[in-house]
Amino acid sequence: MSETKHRHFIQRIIDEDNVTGKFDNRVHTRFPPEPNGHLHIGHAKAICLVFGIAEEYGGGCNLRFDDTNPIAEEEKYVDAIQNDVRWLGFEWDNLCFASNYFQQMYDYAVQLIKQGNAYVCDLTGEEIKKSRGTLREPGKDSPFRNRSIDENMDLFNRMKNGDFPNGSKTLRAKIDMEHPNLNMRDPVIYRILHANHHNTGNDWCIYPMYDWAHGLEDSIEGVTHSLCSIEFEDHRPIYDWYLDMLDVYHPQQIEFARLNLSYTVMSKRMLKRLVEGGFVNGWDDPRMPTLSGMRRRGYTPESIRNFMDEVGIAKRENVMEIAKLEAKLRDDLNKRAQRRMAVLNPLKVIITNYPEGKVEELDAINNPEDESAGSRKVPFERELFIEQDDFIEDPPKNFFRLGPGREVRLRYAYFITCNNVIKDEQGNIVELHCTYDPETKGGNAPDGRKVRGTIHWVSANESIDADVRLYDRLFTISDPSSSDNFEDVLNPDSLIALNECKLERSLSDVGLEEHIQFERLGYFYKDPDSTNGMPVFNRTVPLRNTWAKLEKQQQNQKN
RNA sequence: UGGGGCGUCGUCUAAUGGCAGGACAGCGGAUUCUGGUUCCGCCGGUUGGGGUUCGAAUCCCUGCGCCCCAGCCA
Repeated sequence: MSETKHRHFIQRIIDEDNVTGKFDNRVHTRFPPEPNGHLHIGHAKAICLVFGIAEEYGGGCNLRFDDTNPIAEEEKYVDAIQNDVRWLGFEWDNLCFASNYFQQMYDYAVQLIKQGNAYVCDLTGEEIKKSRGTLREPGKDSPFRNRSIDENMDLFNRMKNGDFPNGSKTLRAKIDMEHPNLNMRDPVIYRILHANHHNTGNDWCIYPMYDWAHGLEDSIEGVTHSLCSIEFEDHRPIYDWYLDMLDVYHPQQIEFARLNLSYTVMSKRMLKRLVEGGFVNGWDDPRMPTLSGMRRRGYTPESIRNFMDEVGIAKRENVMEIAKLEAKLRDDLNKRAQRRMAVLNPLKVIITNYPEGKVEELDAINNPEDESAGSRKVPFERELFIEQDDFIEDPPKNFFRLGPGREVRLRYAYFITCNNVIKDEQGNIVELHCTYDPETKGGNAPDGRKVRGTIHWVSANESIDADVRLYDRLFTISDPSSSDNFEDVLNPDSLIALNECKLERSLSDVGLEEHIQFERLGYFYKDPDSTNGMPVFNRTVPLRNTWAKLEKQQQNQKN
């Protein structure tokens, strides 16, 4: 179909490098998360990109933990991140830790000092900030800028040995305090942090800053193309400066735009607030855009990867509509999910002309998209449950389902006609009395008559109970980060927990890894909160619902 | 404001001097024992102004708008 597949700007750069032989036709990328939080759908874009590039060019990709800040980082995130990357479907060539290069990084810093390109500065954080200048004013040189190499060597050595308290000294690059790029105004290379590191313990009390560490990590690992997000664009000069000064192998940093998704947040800060404020139930809450949350909700890695194939790689800001992700999800689930019947909000139906005590086993197709999935038996009897939404006493125009005197098809079963509506004292509908047409067994009328509606159902006595959790977007506005008050734009209906839902019997032994379509409702996925007695299902995503859309339109017209 | 980056349908994204195309969304229709799926059709865009050119989204000039940077975070 599609002739020449479009190549994005990063592929073009690499193609060009492979023509000129810039990296000896080698391609090696890396995914460099800091182990200080969970991976989210935004990371997935980067993961798919860097692992995808490596695969496409027959190169390699490292998973590298950028663990240069012991205060923020924890071992548990190291494990969680590996788990998430694997779940997405990628395997790294090397598992690396920035902290494994601490000695090399230190040695390089010594080299820089000896070259006269770095100095130990006694300014406090506040003083550094002041002397850095502003966007329009140049900075001022630190009074410690011209210490001798010997003095710097001695001081730096003592910094490493733990002679000084936190924050009392830094090692800084001697570049240019008047540089228009603030990152070049004598950036800090090392800071003193007497802290326990998840990997190196108490071996070090000085830790490298990102700008110093990252390029060295790339260089040490022989990375060719170091892909990162756009906000690091003004860090590229410092990335290049360090590697040039050290005269070491020099990878190329290339920046691309990160992924944003409508109706959700991606910043670690906001995600953390959601968790710590108790607005969601943990990092793997199925409403969270974290990979662990999406996994629990029932997203498939394939659907996420397919989505990433279409988001595009470019430099401009972008906000992908969540609808596109969901389209990819449905697309994947439609093909793989077996169909079952489940009634979320049950309404009792008595088939008055059906013999008491009789149970028939009817054939139901497991997946119309996959013949090999076969079929199953569903029990039919005199007492059934249907969805409350599938009956309206005074049906509006275009409503095809059940109403007084109306005939509909019970899927895979019989045509039934509603004769009687039973209400309680408050006037709530509690039961429907219907009659069935025995000639329509299986769902077809021999006389050729048609019904507009087909509804799902479960047997009252042969069904099992379950809790079902319905999820919706977490926020009411497309760009929640634009709001000052986080809580104002939280969707109060992002989770609707239903109890005593009625499931088809065959759902009693569904596995934790199985994606199921509840017919006419959506795709569902069993939650680990399930117990032996009470299964819990998460709604991954609802089916497209043109009736709901119509209904909304009709309501809007009334108003 | 100094520096860096970015502007193409509602949203993403192609076209890199030669018919502005695709996906999602929206709208309409066909098929259907899921108001699902599938299929068909429609709608809709080059940030403004000037210039170069037979021809400009693309090149030049000049506006305008948006994003990022003043952590001893990454």
